[in-house]
Amino acid sequence: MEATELLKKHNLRKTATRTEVLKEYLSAGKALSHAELESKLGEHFDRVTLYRTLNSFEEKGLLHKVYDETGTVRFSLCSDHCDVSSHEDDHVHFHCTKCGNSYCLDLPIPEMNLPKDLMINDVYMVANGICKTCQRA
Amino acid sequence: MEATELLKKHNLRKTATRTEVLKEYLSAGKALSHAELESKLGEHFDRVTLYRTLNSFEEKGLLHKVYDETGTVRFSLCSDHCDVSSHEDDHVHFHCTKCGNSYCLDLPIPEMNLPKDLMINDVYMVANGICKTCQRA
DNA sequence: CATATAATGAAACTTTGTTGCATTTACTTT
DNA sequence: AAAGTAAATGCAACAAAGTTTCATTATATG
Repeated sequence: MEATELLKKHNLRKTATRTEVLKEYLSAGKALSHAELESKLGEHFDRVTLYRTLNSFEEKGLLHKVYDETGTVRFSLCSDHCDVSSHEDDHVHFHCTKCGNSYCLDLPIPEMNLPKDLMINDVYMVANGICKTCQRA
Repeated sequence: MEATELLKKHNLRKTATRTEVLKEYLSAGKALSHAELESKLGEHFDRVTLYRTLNSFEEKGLLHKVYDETGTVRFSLCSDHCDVSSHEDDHVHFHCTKCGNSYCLDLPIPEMNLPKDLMINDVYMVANGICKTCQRA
């Protein structure tokens, strides 16, 4: 789906920043952090606006958080059926400890028997290792 | 095991900061972040020393990282058999999205078929939800 | 096209984490 | 037990990451 269409679908006003940011995610094929976005988009966009853009994208179900042991929070495109009321980003993530990149894997999170006294909303899972590219290098 | 004993076992010099920090972890029963430690220990210990303490504890296999969607990195006590050469912290974690606390669960990480072209070192898993205490409140 | 509402940009600030260096402390060896 | 060495500490300065406030500008809707 295209940027403009995606924004409308999620009830977000179309602005220059949002369109550009969304395009980055649509073409990236991996999770992007605030810092990465900032360096990709150069000086054209305000730091603070970028933070706010990411937050509203997450809130509205366009992006979901991808995090790892470094404490860096990245974001990645959600699947079509995510929206404000339900994020269903129930797939495994991969984090390369060499290049630091993170990707969504097309792999569902396995079932488990979690303690009954905990109210579970969602489960997050990352496999840490070395990606294809870094294995060659 | 006691603080002094644990330090010796992991080839760490016994210092006031390390002993105190270890005691906190031994009694906490949950993961603690740098900020939490700082407020628990008051002004007695240097911020930087605390960072360095946590890092060396992790490196030596005394603590392992516990992280969540907020980007806060916490640490939690490792089991007995962890050391410099092998961390085997292969259990599921729980993160309460209300109070922000994180705990280790006594639950192994389920097996999966990960893509063969990725070199996997370890898998991290967090269940997000509301803890027992916060459910009552 | 006027208007209400939302998004932006800029400045200031807070929090979090790191680096370099001089001083102090812990452990080893004698 | 004293000396020597290697490691840990404390401090200052810095760097990075994230937040808040508020005035200005832009978007979408009637």
